[in-house]
Amino acid sequence: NVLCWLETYYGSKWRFLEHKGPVFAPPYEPMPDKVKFFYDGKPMKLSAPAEEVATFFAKMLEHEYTTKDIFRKNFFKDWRKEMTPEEKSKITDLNKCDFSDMSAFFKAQSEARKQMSKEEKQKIKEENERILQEYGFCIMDNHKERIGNFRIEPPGLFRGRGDHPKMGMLKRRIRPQDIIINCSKDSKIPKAPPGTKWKEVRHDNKVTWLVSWTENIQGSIKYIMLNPSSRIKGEKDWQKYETARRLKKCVDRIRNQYREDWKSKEMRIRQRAVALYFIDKLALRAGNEKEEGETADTVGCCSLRVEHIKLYPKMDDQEYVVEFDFLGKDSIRYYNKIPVEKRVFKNLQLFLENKQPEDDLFDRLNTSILNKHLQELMDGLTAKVFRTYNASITLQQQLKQLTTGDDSVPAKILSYNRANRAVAILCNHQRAPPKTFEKSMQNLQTKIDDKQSQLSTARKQLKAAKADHKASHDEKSKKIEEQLMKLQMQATDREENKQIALGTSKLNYLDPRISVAWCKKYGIPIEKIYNKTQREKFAWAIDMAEKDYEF
DNA sequence: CTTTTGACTTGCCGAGAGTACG
DNA sequence: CGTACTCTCGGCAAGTCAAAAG
Repeated sequence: NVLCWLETYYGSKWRFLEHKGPVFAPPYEPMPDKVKFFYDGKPMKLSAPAEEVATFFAKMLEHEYTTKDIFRKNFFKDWRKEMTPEEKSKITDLNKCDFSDMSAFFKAQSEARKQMSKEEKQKIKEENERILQEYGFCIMDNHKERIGNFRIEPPGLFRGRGDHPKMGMLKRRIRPQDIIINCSKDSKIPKAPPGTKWKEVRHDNKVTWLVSWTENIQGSIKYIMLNPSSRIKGEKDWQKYETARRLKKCVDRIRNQYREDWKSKEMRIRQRAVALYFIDKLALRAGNEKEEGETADTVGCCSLRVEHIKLYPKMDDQEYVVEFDFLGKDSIRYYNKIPVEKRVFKNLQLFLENKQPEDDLFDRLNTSILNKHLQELMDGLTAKVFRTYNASITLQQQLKQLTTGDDSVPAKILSYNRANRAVAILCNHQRAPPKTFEKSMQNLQTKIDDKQSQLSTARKQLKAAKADHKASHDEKSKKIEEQLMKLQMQATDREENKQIALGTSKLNYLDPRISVAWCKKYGIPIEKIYNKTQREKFAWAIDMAEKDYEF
């Protein structure tokens, strides 16, 4: 409609926005006097600010990273900033600090929480529900919408992922004077807590956030935004998949183009073309440059270094094999050996010439150059669209290949999960094997064994009673067979999923309409594929996709 | 042009809610 | 009815990418 078009055209995201502002972290509660901190073996009463920071460390004492040098160094430096001059002069060595009493106190506290009576737990639940009702919703353009994260992050010690140079630094407490509120001029402006003021109240309908503040570790801005079920997020999500579908229409042209570019006279074009080939074929991320020393050393495609690939002209029975080994987003290792076209291989050899291991593989390329090129190839095309496109097309193709019409429902679910798994592997979505994995596999096996003996018992009974109650016993063993089958499917699924995380691709890369269509086509209840939150997020797709939808 | 900032998506993990089980 | 396991959901870090600033 015209209004919608106008909004898009002028970049406004809403006309009316009203909300109650954020919920702050609860204030610090000082330790009871009986809980001691010891320095150099002697008890020492800390000032409230120093004590608070000490409790952050105490709460993490069990974790391995409190033993790491960088963590301890960063923590100690920031902790000292919170100390009084006296404390500062006395506490000079972290190794002489004993937090164990504090740690034990917190452990007991959390134990006590678990042991609370049903009534007490209910009371807490009700209070949370009340806060949710009050602060968890906003009005955006005539609709009541759920807010994603309406609570401000509490203070604590920063723990980045991987080898983060800033691990252990103090993440400071956010106060009202740090907060920027964004809402309509004509809405009820949220009130700052008594005696405080917001940093700023603005009325910017070119953005979707309701609240923002600047975080002190990286100096980046944090936002409070709407829940994925909201109109504004849903439309954006839908747009994303439509862009990926447009790529589907011209991907052949683009592939031919970059294959041509492998032969270009210009180095920058050949580098661009090889990088794009990796992004397309291997679903690598773009790989922005990162400031050294500010974050963990991770890379994506454009930021790959010489040390991250190895070339093998021959490997076993394959030619022109490239071995990738690097840390990607969240310091997750990407390891892959793939045979490539001879031209790609020759190009890579050329890119490596006269370089040190720590030099950039693509020295004439960055994400900005790449995305500008992509934009010229297709409106709205960027590196990440390839991930979305390849993920979704893989799911669709795998579902077609793996689903058998007359399979049972559990068998079809297994097929679905396998298709999903193919995507997760492509996108390198890994997880640490669950701590209880072996145990849980064992439990499942026990259930299978039980079921199997149940089945043989039932079959014996059937034989014995063949003459009279044939029908009912036959039905009984059939039911047990089904249950057994279901358990076996579950076991296979779980085993195959040991180190693979399906959630990320399901939530971010797979056009939900593919899954909805598949469910409709094979009569699978959508609940088997999407849980409640996911159904809320994908409501738009559940509404619109028919059984013949094609990505 | 390069660098920085801002807004938004993507990603893994752990706490605790929910559920099955003895 | 408590315990043990599973699953969901939120937390928040870490990416992408465009636009503004220098």
